[in-house]
Amino acid sequence: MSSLESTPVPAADEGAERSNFIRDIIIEDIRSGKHGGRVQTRFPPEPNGYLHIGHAKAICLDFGLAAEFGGKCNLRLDDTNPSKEETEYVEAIKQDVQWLGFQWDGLYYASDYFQQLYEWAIQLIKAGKAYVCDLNADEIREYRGTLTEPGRESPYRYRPVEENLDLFQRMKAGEFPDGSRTLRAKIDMASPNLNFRDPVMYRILHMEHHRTGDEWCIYPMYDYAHGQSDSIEGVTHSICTLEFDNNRPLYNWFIEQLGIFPSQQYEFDRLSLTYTLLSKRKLLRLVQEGHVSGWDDPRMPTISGMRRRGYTPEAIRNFCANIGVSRTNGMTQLSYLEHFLREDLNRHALRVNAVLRPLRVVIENYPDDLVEEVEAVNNPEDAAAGTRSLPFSKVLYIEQDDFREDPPKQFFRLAPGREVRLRYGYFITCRDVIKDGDGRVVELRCTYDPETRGGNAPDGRKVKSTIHWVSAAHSVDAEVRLYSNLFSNEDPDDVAEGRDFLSNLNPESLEVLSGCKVEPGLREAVPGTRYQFERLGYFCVDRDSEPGRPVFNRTIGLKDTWAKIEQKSKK
RNA sequence: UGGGGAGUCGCCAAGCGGUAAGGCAUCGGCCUUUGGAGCCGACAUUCGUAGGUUCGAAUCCUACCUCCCCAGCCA
Repeated sequence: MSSLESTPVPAADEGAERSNFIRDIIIEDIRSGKHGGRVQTRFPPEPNGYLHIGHAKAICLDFGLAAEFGGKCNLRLDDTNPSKEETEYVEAIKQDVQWLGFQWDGLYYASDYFQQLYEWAIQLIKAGKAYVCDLNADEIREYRGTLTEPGRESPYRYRPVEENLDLFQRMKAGEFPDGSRTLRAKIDMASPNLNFRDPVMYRILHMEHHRTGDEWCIYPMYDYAHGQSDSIEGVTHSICTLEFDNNRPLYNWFIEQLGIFPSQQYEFDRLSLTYTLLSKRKLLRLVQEGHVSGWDDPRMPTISGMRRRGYTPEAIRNFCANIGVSRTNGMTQLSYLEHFLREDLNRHALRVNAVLRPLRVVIENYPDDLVEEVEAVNNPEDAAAGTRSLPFSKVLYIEQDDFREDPPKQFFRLAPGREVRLRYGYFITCRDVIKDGDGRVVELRCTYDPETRGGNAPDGRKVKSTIHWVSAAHSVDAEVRLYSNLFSNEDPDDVAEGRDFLSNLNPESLEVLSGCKVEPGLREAVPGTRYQFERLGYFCVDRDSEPGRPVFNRTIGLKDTWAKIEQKSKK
């Protein structure tokens, strides 16, 4: 399983699609012959940051619905604000969408439409529907009124058309400084919907744009650009998140005034996940202030971070297909995402042996120089994955956690005098415990039963536990990075008065282990490959690996019944 | 407070006038050469609250309560 592959999205007819209200609307529109039965959507990210799991939900919806109904879905970068947008983000967005398994029909930019948008603005000015306003930002806010009081009309609201035309052209020509004027739609300063109180259509920004360079110094606002961009492309179902509900009337207003193709907007609830922050602004802060190593830090909820962590596109897609699409503001539990991760990894990840915290075991009655090969199953969930052989010898490493000198009730693993099975190896019995000067257990002296090769006793006796191991002489040293939630609070934004989300950062979200011992086949592990370390969890080879010295990221642990029992007994 | 959205099990979510799907989590049991996986079982007399209409209401009506969004020249 390489992380570089882009797995294909299953065909739409594979099983019953889970329905949702937007899908129902589309089915009804097709039935009634709206737009000739044509379905077109679009995924319109602003290239001002990396895509995250919340975007994945939108991507699955936008591309998924188009695919299911034989329609098109464009990727459109909503680049109307040069102060925040960069090419780096554009490239990352494209890569992430494809990695998730989707391919856009058209690749467009809102900036492709700047000229058309400009001409339409002139049309609206001529129709008396837009005017150049000289109020500054503070004044515009004052004139807008409040939630309960109507606004006041700008003193420039009734400028003659000719003067508006002249001023707007000069705005475009660069005659005025940033912030000195705006072009506004002339709608209704008393509207209960604040978006209708003469919204700004264009602002002056003398700034280099990542695609248009210095061609423009006036840039359209979201409300003026988005609906028309949809319309130009022929988008039939423009799907966005709930907070744009208030913008829909304005979206429709521009389209109606211009008399262009009537794209329609539908809103769904944005994803919220426990222990996770999904605000690009805040994620940017984590990156810029160095709380994480970058946008693809494996603790980040970004697509690139999850990819590096070891998530699969299938797991993310399955999650998105199952969380549902509604209009309720909920909080999905992280454990639900993790369920789909484990489900996919369990089916596909190859099993290997790795010891994170090694404890030396010497098998006293095993020949000094003998090395046997034992056969191990690569994936019990998939017979086609085959088997491999593992070297077995006198000196091994086992997990420190798999031995207790004074075993508590229900602890079935190794303890003095107790016999356990080494997976695919032999039964061993602990005969002696060797400690260092500080009383720490540093080595176990054991004996093995030669009759139990492969893991079964001919006399039929049973052991309560099977543990994993690695042959000391053949093992490879590795670094393993253990991750846990980036935030210790279920809601990272739930903070004490005067504090911000950074105060909820989990100081133990990253633990780096070195001197881990992995089986020999992992010596040249390929970055991006995902494995299950038996009895421990799923791990993904990090790009920091070097030949002979692999680095693994723990994607997620296996469900741990013993840990649960231990937790309970502590309470 | 004006406007807009939303309230069904701990979480997500079906349901759209005929008597509460499913998944996650949780708890039991079986099975097991991963305390993994798998399998079996338990888990809302009740749908924000209070009234009303109806033979019958989560679904219709009324009022109230709670939460989210909007006062960027961000998207």
